[in-house]
Amino acid sequence: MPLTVCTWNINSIRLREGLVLRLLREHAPDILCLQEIKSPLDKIPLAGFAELGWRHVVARGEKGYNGVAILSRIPLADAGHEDWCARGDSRHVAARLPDGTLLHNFYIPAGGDEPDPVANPKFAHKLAFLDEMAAHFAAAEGPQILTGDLNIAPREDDVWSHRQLLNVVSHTPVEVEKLTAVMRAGGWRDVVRELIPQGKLYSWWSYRARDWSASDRGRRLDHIWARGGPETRARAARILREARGWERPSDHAPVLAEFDI
DNA sequence: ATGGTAGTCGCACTA
Repeated sequence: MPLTVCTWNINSIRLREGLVLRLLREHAPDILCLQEIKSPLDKIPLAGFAELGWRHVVARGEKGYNGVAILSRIPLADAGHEDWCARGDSRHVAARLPDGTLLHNFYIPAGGDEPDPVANPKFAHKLAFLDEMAAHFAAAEGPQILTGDLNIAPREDDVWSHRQLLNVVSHTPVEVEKLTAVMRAGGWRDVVRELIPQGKLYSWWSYRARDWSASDRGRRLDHIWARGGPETRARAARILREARGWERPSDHAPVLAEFDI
């Protein structure tokens, strides 16, 4: 059966409930993975999503920061989460699909400004998080999909200027290397780049640009990966750049992949 | 080299 998976860093699910409803109405992904919902579980506005048909929810939330949610119109079982770096942050949640596929929704730490793990504890946290992911997924088995805001743009054509971002957190060689190690450990494939192998591709544009679209200084921070057999091969992928231009937008655009699982 | 914007909770922090 066709299965469309979407990932979107929403930057407050309460402030942008209307944008989530619009995405569900206009693009109807079977499963929507949200990050930075910035809400405790009991304050997520679920009623409107359920009314449209997205009745199944697996989520973790906290007040003010982080928070990940999986909204689905097909049944899901809560598959738990890992407490990465033992901080109690709401940065990961997993769900089991009816066919047995395991779906992960991640919000990897952004890592602060200074790309030095000694001077900047937030960057050290990001690197440690990636190391734990690599160790964890070394034991991965069976079909799995991994989505989320990974806060790393790994390829040269995932950023507006490879040269100018080499020392900017999100594109430094040490992060890219560790993200690549996570992929290798788990046997993950970058589903979006399998289908869109050529050209610049971004999913995030800073709020600080005067005109984000004209300057187009984007980065591809949001990803959809898959592991396992041919049943996990996607047949289409796209990034909804237009959503970055919606009213009071998130600084991230939704990323979609269509599977046939 | 700098500052630019956004969200949440408070009067600072994270992105």
